[in-house]
Amino acid sequence: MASKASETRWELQKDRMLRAAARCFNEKGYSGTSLKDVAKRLGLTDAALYYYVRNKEELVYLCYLRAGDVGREALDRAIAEGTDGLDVVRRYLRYHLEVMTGERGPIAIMSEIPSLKPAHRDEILEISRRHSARFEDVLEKGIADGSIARCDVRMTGNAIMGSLNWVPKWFHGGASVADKVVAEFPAILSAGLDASGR
Amino acid sequence: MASKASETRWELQKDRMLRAAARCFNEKGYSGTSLKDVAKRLGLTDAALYYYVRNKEELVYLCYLRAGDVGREALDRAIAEGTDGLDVVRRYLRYHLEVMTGERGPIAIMSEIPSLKPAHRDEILEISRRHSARFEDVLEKGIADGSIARCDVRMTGNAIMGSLNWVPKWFHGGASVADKVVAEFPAILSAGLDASGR
DNA sequence: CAGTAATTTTAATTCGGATTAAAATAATGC
DNA sequence: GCATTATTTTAATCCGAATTAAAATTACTG
Repeated sequence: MASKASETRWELQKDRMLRAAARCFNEKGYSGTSLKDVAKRLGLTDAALYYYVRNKEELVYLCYLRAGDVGREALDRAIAEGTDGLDVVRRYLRYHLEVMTGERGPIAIMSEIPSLKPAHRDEILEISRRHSARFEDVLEKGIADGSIARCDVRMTGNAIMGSLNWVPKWFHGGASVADKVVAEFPAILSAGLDASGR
Repeated sequence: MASKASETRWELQKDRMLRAAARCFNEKGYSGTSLKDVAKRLGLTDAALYYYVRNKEELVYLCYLRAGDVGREALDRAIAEGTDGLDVVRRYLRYHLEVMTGERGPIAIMSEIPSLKPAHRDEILEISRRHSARFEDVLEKGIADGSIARCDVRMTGNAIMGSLNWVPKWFHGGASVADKVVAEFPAILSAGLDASGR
């Protein structure tokens, strides 16, 4: 491997690029964003992106990989810190939303998984499935420990994840809105789960 | 206007086309579906689609218009039939999901609004905003009539709509799954709203 | 059945954005 | 400052999917 110093600059630029790409894809749609659009946002020329990525497909793939990482990390942290199932759910939502609406954002909406090349598509789908499975697991545990009311965990998971996945569709920056999202969403999405008061 | 008979055949075919397009867009992604893909599903040739639509942009536009109609009709019916705010919400969710997962489906996910031409984009956005506003109105009314617990209606609306909008992303047919979605989702998404038991 | 309109196909053409290659510039180590 | 490597640009090229035009087929109508 090359020296860490040389990797650093490259990795930093690449990361900027992925964030720029995610923002473009979310705001202008996939087909509506050309590599030139992404490059322009970085003060670069479209051809320069090829120094960081093989092609546009790989750019999308990396955006989705990044989105996957963010979700997994949020869930990891929530599971590590949460006291019971319901608490884990609420923490997960908060942590994930903090990243989505914060500095490290935006996170790409996974609208174009099918147009990834097979190997990439399968990998992203696998990551996505694993994440859902882990979340459903948290729901199960919550039901077992009595913090979460009995429910269909598969459908409940779908409902909550859908809501979360859609956030980048309407949230386009603004610190005050971000605060509101982080403050309100976890409660809204977990209100139906609470086993107390039933 | 032309005779209703001649319109009928054309309209029927066009409607088939829109449903085929919606399915393609949802399953293969926007950039992943060519007009040939849509045509193939209809047993036609790509060029034949131009008899029904000016270009691909218009095809997308019409899919979104259709999605808007379906949502509006579901909400209309729910408002007409519901007894109080919470009841309207539940009915709306059920009616909308019935169509999304039923015969008239699938409904296109609005992932590519930004790549519509300005006039179309503005129209779809307006429809979308109006729908959200009407839904938030229902929430307000529900809070006023005591059926819905006090909440941030904007964020609650975003949360519920997001969840709903995401359904076509993971639901790809199957009558038994459709039944389950229709049976479970309204309760899941409205569980947090219920003012009783607080 | 003849004639006309509706619908679809065949066979090009077009076009914009992705991609590539080579050259230019900027950064780094010595 | 010099040589080497890293990064970006300029200037083509490429390619596939959208689109078009004309011809062929199919469906109606009287």
